[in-house]
Amino acid sequence: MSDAKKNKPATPDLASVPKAVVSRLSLYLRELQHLVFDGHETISSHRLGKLLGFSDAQVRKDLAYFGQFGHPGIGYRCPELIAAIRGILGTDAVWPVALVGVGNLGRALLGYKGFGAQGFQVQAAFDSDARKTGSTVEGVTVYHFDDLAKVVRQRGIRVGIVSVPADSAQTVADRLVEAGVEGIVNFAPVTISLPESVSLVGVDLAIELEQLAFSVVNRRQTR
Amino acid sequence: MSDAKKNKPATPDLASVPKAVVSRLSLYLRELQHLVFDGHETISSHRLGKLLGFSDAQVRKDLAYFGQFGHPGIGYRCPELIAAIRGILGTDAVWPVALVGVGNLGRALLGYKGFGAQGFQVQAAFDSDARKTGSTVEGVTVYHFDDLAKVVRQRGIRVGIVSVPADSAQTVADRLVEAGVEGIVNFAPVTISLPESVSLVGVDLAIELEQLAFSVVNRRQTR
DNA sequence: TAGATTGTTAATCGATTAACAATC
DNA sequence: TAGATTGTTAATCGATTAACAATC
Repeated sequence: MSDAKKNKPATPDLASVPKAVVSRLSLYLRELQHLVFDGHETISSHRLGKLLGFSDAQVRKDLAYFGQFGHPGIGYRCPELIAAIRGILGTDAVWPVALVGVGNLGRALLGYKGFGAQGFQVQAAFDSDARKTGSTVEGVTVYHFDDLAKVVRQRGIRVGIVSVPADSAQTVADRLVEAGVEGIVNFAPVTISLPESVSLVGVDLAIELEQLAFSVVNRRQTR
Repeated sequence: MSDAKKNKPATPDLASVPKAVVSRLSLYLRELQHLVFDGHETISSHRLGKLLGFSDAQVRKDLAYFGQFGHPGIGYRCPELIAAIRGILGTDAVWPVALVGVGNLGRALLGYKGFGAQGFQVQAAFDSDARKTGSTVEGVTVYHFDDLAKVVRQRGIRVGIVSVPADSAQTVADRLVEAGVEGIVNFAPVTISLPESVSLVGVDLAIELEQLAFSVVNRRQTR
């Protein structure tokens, strides 16, 4: 037996954690940050779950995938749990990010304060329109798309945001992968395919509204 | 036995369809629209699944929750299936939408073409900053937040988009509910609570990046 | 007809819930 | 101590996959 106890593995297999658990982890983190802001020092699984609409058992089970963070009789200490979740998500260090496509949505994303607050720093923007390149948007330099690989490598950028129209999203994604990024958030309303080795998160704003429409029409709760 | 055969209920209980199935429905729809654009008339569950990274069995099972849309030996006729899915999602008619919070993100959402393409029409925007009210952004009139209830009722708006800062999101949501909306898409990075009767979809842009970071660090596929 | 492909059933797999001894 | 609350196990519930007769 290689681990100290036989309970939790010293190195839990994070890749095998259910996807649903990981997505709730981000919600726990966000809630904990608000709790600290409101002056709370500890929180029980019951109260944390209640705030998010989950059961206490689910909160405890989710967190237990990653280790033992709670204190029986007390609950979870907020700052401690925040640090732990940041470590698990990998957002305890700053991630340099590239954004491709400085249109309406791209500009909004460049100005979005929430990224910085969670450890993401958009260090370079790219566009193929020469009227936009060379300028600065929200403090971020807009480079020409042709310089993508060079700048991404120079700055050690690991993830890219795609905010171009649907018909160029695949090409942009391919260039980002060539340039060496390991993950992409795609805001274009189209399916893109990437090598297995590159992670992909798709965000389709119209689909979010569609999902809402369905639950309105069928009177069901979305969460 | 009230239904014709004993197979599919004449009125399938849509509220009991798994949430995951409904979210894939939107992806099928998006893919089918691209397929039609590319000149395809029919598509098999195998090919549709392949495009999206799902198995053929899953595609067939998902669609079978809602009825029989396929043709053995042929596959699914794209335009037919598109119409069926639109009917299921409720986006076969136009949904008038209200947007609250004309900041960076709000402006981008007002200019987002994808909403219109999927049946959503932002008919009114609201802000509490008097310098913004009375103007027009992307062809949409910006009203003062105080006029929310009046305009929402006048236009029969059923869903609202919240794109205000986190600290005013709950208040804005409450006012939207008072005004009679039945569903809300919340872009503010905070949990909001609504009556059971109102549907809620939350979109947190930083959380999407966090989820990507986790899968990059743990080299796992997000979809 | 032969080949392709559906809708559906049964088997498998995975996630959530309930319960409770252990702990503070 | 008594009360609160955890981490974990076992039981339940739900979703996905595999297989195949029915259909075009």
